[in-house]
Amino acid sequence: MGHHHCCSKQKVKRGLWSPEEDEKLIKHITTHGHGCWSSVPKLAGLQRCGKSCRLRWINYLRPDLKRGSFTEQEERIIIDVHRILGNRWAQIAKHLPGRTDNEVKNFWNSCIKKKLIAQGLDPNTHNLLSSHHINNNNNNNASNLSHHIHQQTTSAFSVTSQTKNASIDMKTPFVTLPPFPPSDTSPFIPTTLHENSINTTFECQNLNFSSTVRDQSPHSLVEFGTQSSMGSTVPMSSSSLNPSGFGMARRELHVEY
DNA sequence: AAACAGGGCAACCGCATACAC
DNA sequence: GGTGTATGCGGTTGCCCTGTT
Repeated sequence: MGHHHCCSKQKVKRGLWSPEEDEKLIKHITTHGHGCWSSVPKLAGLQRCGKSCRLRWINYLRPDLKRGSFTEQEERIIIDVHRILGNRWAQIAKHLPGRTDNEVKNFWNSCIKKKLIAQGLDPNTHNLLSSHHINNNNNNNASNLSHHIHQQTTSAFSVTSQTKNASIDMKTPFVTLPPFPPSDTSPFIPTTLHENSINTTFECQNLNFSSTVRDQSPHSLVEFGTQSSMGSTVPMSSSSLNPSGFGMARRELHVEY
């Protein structure tokens, strides 16, 4: 296996971090800031590569991290944002102050995924699994839940093949969402829908979305955006669509305040 | 008590993108 | 515009802990 550019010239330690290493990194960053990550190991007196230091700081040592198990509300936010963005963990984590992309990803893979499957939902698409899958993965509650699931999967953001393309403006940032309603009431059930050839607007119970339609064949282009409470536009992401409706191609996130 | 299996999580790897020159 | 380096991100791996046999 190859090594990073930043650690190719030096012998670097790998594996778990010791408390001493943590202390060195914390001390260095709190006094000097991280600056250029590739120079951090040397300056901090660590035999790690810069990438490893960065990861350790972001995922574990940062003082603003909220540790401990995820709350139900956080779980709902993850599920709802994942339904829109797919496996874009960094984007999802931005809606959960104090949580990291790695944490969200691990939580998804270890817990949420299983819960969704047990509810008869495909964790990738958030659509109903085939009865075959449901039978295999769940014993009792799949049928009980099917009505609820149908409601949940009636997402305002599913873009069908007929929809040429859409850019979605979120008029309310997720971080300022009011508490989610009880789980039997999906926040994403569209209450109104206006559509013409140029714009499609979805207004949800908690979120307002508008989409702009542009032809980007062969794949539709979906741009997500949100508007901060200050009123400035915050484009969130854009991505070409795959058949599941999630963005596959990575695009840069531009944030303007 | 020991062996084994499974799950959770920290860390690593490789790729994409940004940025500087 | 081309090249090299740094950073960010998502997928994956592997270790450690806990529960089960």
